[in-house]
Amino acid sequence: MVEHLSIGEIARETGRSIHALRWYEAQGLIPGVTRDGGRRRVYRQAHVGWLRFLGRLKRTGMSVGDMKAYAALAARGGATAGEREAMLTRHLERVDGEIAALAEARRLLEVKIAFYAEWGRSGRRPPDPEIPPELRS
Amino acid sequence: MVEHLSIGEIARETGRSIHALRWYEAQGLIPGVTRDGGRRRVYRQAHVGWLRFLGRLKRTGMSVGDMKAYAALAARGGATAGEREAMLTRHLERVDGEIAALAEARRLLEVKIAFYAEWGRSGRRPPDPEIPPELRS
DNA sequence: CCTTGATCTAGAGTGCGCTCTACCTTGTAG
DNA sequence: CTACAAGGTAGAGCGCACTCTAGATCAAGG
Repeated sequence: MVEHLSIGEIARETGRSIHALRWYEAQGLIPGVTRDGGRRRVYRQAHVGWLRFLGRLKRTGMSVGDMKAYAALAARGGATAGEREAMLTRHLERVDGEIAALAEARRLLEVKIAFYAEWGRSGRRPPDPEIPPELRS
Repeated sequence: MVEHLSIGEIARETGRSIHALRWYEAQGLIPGVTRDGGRRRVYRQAHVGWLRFLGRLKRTGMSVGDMKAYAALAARGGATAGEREAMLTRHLERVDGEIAALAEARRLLEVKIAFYAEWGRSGRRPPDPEIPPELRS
């Protein structure tokens, strides 16, 4: 197990570009990156897990600013565990709201698709309150 | 029922800014907007429904480019109904993928929250493969 | 030495989806 | 006639999250 990784290695392992990793670090998202004799970045194996976690936060729509706040708390150690839990809990609620909104929009999309299906089936345009008359042939 | 609306009125009814409406139109998202004697935009009541529909497409992550393509099909009339149905069906599949990805990320978020809850309950940090050692106090 | 490949820093550029500014025209009321 | 609100156009600017460029440096191999 290679404990120390170069930026190129961790880029490959986490699917990020080298540029993105440097940018993340500049934004304060990656605490604990050290340097070798030649001022090159040295990552630890644990950073792979951290970056995957950041990826999850990102996929759930967390902003870079919020991730930075979370990283700053994490860098301050165990004393901030409660705050981090609260942050994630608030974020989870936002995610639940997003999922609900997406599900609702999805439902309405299905209604529209059903409208087109009925049109194709019957050969006659069913009533639809959404398409302006000038968009109908 | 007021059939004709000014840009200010439709902005109020649809929750868009006047600027955004003009920009949408410039992007080709709002076919069928006419002008009055003074070159002012005239919207029809049906445009309210159309804008709400665009809002749903947007909330599900559809790009302006795809909305433009959809609007162009709609403007060509009933002959394109099949293509529109296909577009929406493909988009619905993308939305399902998004919802699934969000649900999965949400699940992992819950695992992390449970980790913090256990930490708080036991007073001892449970094992966690994601936080780099230098982020632990 | 010299070259090669990886990395470094600072900063410019990109794509998306608006948002805002500047300045001009139009319709209505006093 | 004047004032004023609403609307018009063209185009610059913005926030986000990267992405890329330019030019310097460094370690290892021939």
